[in-house]
Amino acid sequence: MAKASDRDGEDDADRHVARWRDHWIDVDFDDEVEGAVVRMQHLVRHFREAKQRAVAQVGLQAFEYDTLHTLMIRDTPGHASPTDLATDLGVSPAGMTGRLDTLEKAGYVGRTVGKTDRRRVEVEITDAGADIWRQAMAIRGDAEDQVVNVLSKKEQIALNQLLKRMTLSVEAEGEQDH
Amino acid sequence: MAKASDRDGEDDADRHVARWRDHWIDVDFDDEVEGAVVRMQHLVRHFREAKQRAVAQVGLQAFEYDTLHTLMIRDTPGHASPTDLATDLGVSPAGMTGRLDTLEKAGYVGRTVGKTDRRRVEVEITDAGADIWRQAMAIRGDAEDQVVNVLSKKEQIALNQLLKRMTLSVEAEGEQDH
DNA sequence: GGACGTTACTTCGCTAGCGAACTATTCGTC
DNA sequence: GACGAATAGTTCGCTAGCGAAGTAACGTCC
Repeated sequence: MAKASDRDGEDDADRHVARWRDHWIDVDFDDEVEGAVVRMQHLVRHFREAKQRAVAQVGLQAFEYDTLHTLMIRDTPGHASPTDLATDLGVSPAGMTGRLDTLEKAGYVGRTVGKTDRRRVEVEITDAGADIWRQAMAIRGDAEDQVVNVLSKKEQIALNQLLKRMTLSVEAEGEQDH
Repeated sequence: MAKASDRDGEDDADRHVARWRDHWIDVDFDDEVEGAVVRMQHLVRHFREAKQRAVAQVGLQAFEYDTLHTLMIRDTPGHASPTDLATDLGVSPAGMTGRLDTLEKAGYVGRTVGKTDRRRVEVEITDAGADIWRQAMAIRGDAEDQVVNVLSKKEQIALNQLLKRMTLSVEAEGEQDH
């Protein structure tokens, strides 16, 4: 039943780390590293599930919302090429075609061939698409606020500084091999 | 006030937040909350991709490794019921059946019906399964170390304290509605 | 100015996973 | 002890996504 509440101070990650350490005394194992990774995974999973429930309220699936969202927050809001969206979203070109098929059929985006270069496709959001995205936006993010606001503003800033050091190292690393 | 973007350059999250803020001045929007969420998402995605590459070296897919791993680090290492594994891994019962089919066919786990309750199925790891899991373990986690060890031990502890406050709130919340 | 490589997207075959219906076993109640 | 409810797992139909091959348009170099 009440797992976290009766033994207060322990979260799933603590238990995870404890179990793991028991069986792997011989291997290089770092409690803090593993704890941080597991906790971030749990939090992200929570956010993903919360968002899924939220956008479902307006009749969108997670991947539809993600696509519309990525389409809207870019430098040219509401306009993009499939390739750009695919790289931003981290899906394959083939997957992007599928997503756009769904969104186009639902009437949330339109596809037009580029005039100068006819290989290119211009994805453009429709009024209906912008509308439902706005609706989803309005109810989305509450779960995130609720969790992150457990921390004070000061702590949030500290957290972001720590996280950012790591993301910067990841991004720098990713650029080496290209 | 020291925003995350002030000192050491911008990361993707900063750019993400900046773009979003531009188009959503009218909606309740919190830079620090959004930044933290996006950064954790990026890091988790990086870990997932890194692990995928790592376990592929021993010929495992991510979901196979995850399943073996969850099977091994539990209180009764190497033994579990499909339902337990499914809840731990966050997959549906049907999905679990599929995973176990794959692992069983590969010879990494065995399935036996419970003696006292014949509805139950006892999943047990095989020698081959334990073996390949150990191999995967050995090369796994390097990417995580590499990223998290950008921070000092002290910072890692601070990070974990912050993350833990959030995971505890998530876990407490999740138990209310059950 | 035509052959050849490149670019941008789509189609195809396949896989993992979900939700819902189904099967088999056990528990509870009278 | 028998019948209905509950539980554990599997089967089935379907969807999103991947990788590889395919198609169409553009660029280039001789």
